[in-house]
Amino acid sequence: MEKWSQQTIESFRETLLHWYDDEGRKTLPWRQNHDPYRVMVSEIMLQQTQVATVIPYFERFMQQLPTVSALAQAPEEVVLKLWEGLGYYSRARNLQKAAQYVVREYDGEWPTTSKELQTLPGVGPYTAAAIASISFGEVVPAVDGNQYRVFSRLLKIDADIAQPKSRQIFYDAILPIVDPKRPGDFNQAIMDLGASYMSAKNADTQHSPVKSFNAAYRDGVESHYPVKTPKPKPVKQLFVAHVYEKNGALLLEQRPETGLLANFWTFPLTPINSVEDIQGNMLNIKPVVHIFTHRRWEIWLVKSTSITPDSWQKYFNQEELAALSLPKLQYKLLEKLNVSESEI
DNA sequence: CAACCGTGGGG
DNA sequence: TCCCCAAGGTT
Repeated sequence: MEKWSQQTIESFRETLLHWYDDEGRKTLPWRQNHDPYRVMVSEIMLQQTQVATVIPYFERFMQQLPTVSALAQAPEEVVLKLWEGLGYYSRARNLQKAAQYVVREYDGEWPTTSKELQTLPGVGPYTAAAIASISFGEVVPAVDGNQYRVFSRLLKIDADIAQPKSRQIFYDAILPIVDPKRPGDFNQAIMDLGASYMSAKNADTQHSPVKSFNAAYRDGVESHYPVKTPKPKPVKQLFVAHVYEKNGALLLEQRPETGLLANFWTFPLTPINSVEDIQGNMLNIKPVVHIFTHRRWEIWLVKSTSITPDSWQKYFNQEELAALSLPKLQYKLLEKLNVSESEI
């Protein structure tokens, strides 16, 4: 691992922030001001989610729920409808809990340190550091995927970024480099660098503003960084989705309050061992395939005769269905159902 | 700590 | 088609 002198550190800060002032992404909607509420909403949305995906969600969200107290008071269905399609839905539920916590425990007066911010639900070490540095000027690195990638290359850090214990190694290496006068801008500049000249794919190191600080590039081993052990492939699972229709209404089932797609409504899903189990009753020639981070679901639609709903099941007419927040998976199933019915 | 938790995009 | 990636957190 490279060790920078104080002079190199100061030179790096100057180069980085000069580039950021010149070419940073100033027009991102969450950069209009440093309101901690705006910053928190954007940071939570941006967890494991691309900037281009987040922008329209962020704008809609801030328009509907412009303040922390508005979010705290909103019905959860409203929050989930605004989050619909973004995924990792515990983020939305935790975000609202965090807003309620700020309003109740801090009387709407935000905690200003990363240590305090980390006590908010859904706010971990990265998000707390991002809010604290951007909104309150705390000198901490916001160690995310960008900082892993950028500094593993600049400093030739060999720690495996897939391992939790590596976070501390990066934190310790980056902390002395963070600009004490502009910590928020420093963190955001690394993000912009990580999204452009030092991105995961199509990196353009030759033209990077910090090329001269890049030890991995200097040594011709840039492709080696960051070191990351691959994740296992998603496990394949087969299901039948039962379509019960009564007077134009469809039967949905609410999923358990923990686990995948917790509390969301879907067609009743039954695991099967093979397609043979449904004896050619499926509505389509191909299943709906839906891939989660660790699961690959292949779902066969089967038309069934209507039943009396259990306590966790309910018939929804067209209007009621539209008002619900549904996971993408359920929309795929509904779409496939429409296609099969139009073929009849 | 390892496993879990969504979805979309690009090579 | 398949694989990896994307401003991580919780249990």
